[in-house]
Amino acid sequence: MNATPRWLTAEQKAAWDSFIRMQEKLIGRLARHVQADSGMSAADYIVLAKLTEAGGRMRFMDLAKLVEWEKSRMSHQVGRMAKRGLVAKEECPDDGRGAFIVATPAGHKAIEDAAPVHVEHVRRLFVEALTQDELDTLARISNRVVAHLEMQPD
Amino acid sequence: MNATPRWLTAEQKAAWDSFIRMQEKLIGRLARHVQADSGMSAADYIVLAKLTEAGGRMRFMDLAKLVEWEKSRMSHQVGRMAKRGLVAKEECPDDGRGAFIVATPAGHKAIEDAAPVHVEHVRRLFVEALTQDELDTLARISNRVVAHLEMQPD
DNA sequence: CCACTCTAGTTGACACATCAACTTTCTGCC
DNA sequence: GGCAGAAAGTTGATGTGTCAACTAGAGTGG
Repeated sequence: MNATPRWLTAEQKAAWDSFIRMQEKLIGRLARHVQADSGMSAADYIVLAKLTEAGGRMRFMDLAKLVEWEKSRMSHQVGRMAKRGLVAKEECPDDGRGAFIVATPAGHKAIEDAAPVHVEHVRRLFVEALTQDELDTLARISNRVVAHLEMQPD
Repeated sequence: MNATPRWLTAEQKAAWDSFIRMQEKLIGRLARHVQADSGMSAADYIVLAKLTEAGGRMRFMDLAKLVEWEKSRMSHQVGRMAKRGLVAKEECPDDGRGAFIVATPAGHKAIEDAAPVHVEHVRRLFVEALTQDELDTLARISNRVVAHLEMQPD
C-alpha cells in the first residue's frame, strides 16, 4: 500500500511506449500481410510452420509446447485448421487419450507457398530497418527480458 | 518470382525469433495481470487510460486516432465498455453524426485503481530487466522500426 | 485389482479483432 | 439549393484467445 505510487521516469516511459507502439504496428502489419497473401491467419502460419519443420506429424501436446501455447488454444486452432483441411487429427495407438496432428498435402503446400512471401515481409519491414548490430542488440535485450520473466514469480 | 527464396541469415532469424518470443511472453503476461488485478482487459485499460489522460471526454474518432485503432474496433470496444458502465456515449451538438465518449465515475475509479498496479508490473517485468542504456537503445530501435514502417508501401 | 491422481485433449461461454457493408450527416462545389 | 462524395459511427459475420469445467485414458501405490 503506497499512497504515492512510483511512476516510471520519463526515459523509462518513453522506452516502454516506443516498444509497445512498434510491436503493435509491426505485428499487426505482418498479420495482415499473411492473411492477404496466403489466406492464412498468423496463427495458422506459425502452427503449420512449426509442424512441418518438425516433420509434419506431431503429438498434440508436443506441438502446443513447441509454440508455447496452452492446450485449449491449440485445440481450438487445430479444430479450425482441420475444418479447413490444413491439418488432420489421427488417433494415437500407444495412448488412447492422445492425438497426432498431421499436416495434410494442402497444409504443406500452403506453408511452402506462404513462407517465402512472409520472410520477404519480415525482411522488408523489420530486418531492413536495422543494422546487424542493432539486430544483435535487440536479440540480446529480448533474451534478457525473457530470462527475467522466467525468473519472476507467476 | 524467385525460385530460390532468400531466407534470413542465422543472425537475422535469431533476432527475429527472440524478439517475437519476448514480445509474446511479455504482452501476454501483462494482459493477464491487468485482467486479474482489475477485471479489465488490456483493451479496456488502454482506452480508459488515454481517455482520462485527455480529460475524460473525447470525440469518438479522436480517441480512435489517439490509440491508433480503426473505428470499428473502437466502436465495438466502446460498446462493451458502455455496457459495463466504464464509459458513456453522448450526442455531439455540433455534429449530428458524432459522439462523445465520456469516462464515467466508475471508469475513472477503475483506471485510478488499475494504473499504479499496472505500472508496477511494467516496472517489475520489463524496466527492471534492463539498464537505462538498454531501455534507451530499445526505444531508439523501436522508433527506427516505426519510422521504417511508415515509409514502406502499405 | 482398485482407488487416486495425473495427463491429454475437448468443449462452451465469452471477450476481442477484422472486414465489409451500411446509415446518417456534413461539406464542397456548381 | 442541390447533389456528389467524404466523414462519423454502427452492425453483423467470422475467426481468434482465455478461462473454467469436463471426459477419458494412463500411471502408481497399496
